[in-house]
Amino acid sequence: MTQVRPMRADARRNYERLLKAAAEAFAEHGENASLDDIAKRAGVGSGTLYRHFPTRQALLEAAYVDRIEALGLRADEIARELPPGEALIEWLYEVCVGTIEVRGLKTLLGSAVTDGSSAAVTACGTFMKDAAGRLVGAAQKEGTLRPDLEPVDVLRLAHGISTASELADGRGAHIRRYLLLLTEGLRP
Amino acid sequence: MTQVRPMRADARRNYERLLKAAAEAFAEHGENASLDDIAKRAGVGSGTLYRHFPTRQALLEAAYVDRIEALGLRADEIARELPPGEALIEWLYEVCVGTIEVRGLKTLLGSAVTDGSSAAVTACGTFMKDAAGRLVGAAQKEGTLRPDLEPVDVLRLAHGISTASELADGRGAHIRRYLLLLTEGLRP
DNA sequence: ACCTGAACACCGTTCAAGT
DNA sequence: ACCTGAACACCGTTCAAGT
Repeated sequence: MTQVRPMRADARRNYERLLKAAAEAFAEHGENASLDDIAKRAGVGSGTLYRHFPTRQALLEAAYVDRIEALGLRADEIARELPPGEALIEWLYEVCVGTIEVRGLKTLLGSAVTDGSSAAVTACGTFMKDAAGRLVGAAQKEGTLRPDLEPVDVLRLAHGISTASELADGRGAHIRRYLLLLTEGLRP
Repeated sequence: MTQVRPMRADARRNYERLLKAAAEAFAEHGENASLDDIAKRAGVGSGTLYRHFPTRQALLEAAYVDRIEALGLRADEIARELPPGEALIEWLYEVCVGTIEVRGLKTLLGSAVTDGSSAAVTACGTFMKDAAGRLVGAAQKEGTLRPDLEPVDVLRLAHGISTASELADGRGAHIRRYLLLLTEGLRP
């Protein structure tokens, strides 16, 4: 994850400026914010952006890797506060809220749990699958979760719930409702 | 739905050429196919495309309105073949398959069930909600579906299942599995 | 009434020249 | 080693001129 060789001082400075500018731009204009605009905000040439982040995905991941890590930590925090089954649901709720609130985070998480996703997002994909795996394992041990569920399935379904909730107003109440429907099933 | 005043012969010809070219281009390059390319394929000026279809959404809807209608008809066909609860699931499966196979159809159906969607897609939104409503109503009457479910909820959840399945390989087996998890719930 | 296509604005990407 | 920004290609959208 960390650099093999330390960056030159000006390179490191530009890298950080780009990250800050990218986070701002993504927040303002969504995940399709103009890369040229991001370079301008950061006060660097467009070529410099490409040097540091060869693809938009790479920039997206770098801009949100800390949010991913925060979500991973939340999994264990929640696990200490609630019984396994409830903990998983609560964590999925927070994942959904996060991916809806922070534009771009959803795309990143989506490609992270995509079958055959690129190596660039494998790192945060593994991180999320591990976090989900701990909650899934505990709930299955407790007997409140289907034993045939893989962590990646749960993450994909949460992504789907986010999408469905966004079609409604995307607010917490709808996320809770659709998550409940998923956990309890559509039968009466 | 139909034109108030008949189009001039050349206008009608261009309209149909544009629709054919759009369907081809969307099939080849996805929902973001170049509008300029579509105009070129159709052998018309780009201004003509904008005259007939002021927005990309409008073109998308026009190109796939027949597919939407086919899905609506399938709802009633399936209702004659299967008991209500199974019919709904089978129909949702076909909706998911269709939205994954035909790129652009998913976007269209998504915006059709979006809260506060534009008037342009209200027509096919109403059509789909009516079709879903008939299956939902029958299943609720039968007692195999939660009584608090609205047709639009079911359509949004199906959209979410499509998204989740696409993150896997997007093939039928995954759609069936994720639909089953939704209907039966995540509990053992 | 409708069509054409040039013109404009904007964006992504590359790369020669510079430090 | 890294940065700059001009240059190129491409796309969406508008609109004056044409039929």
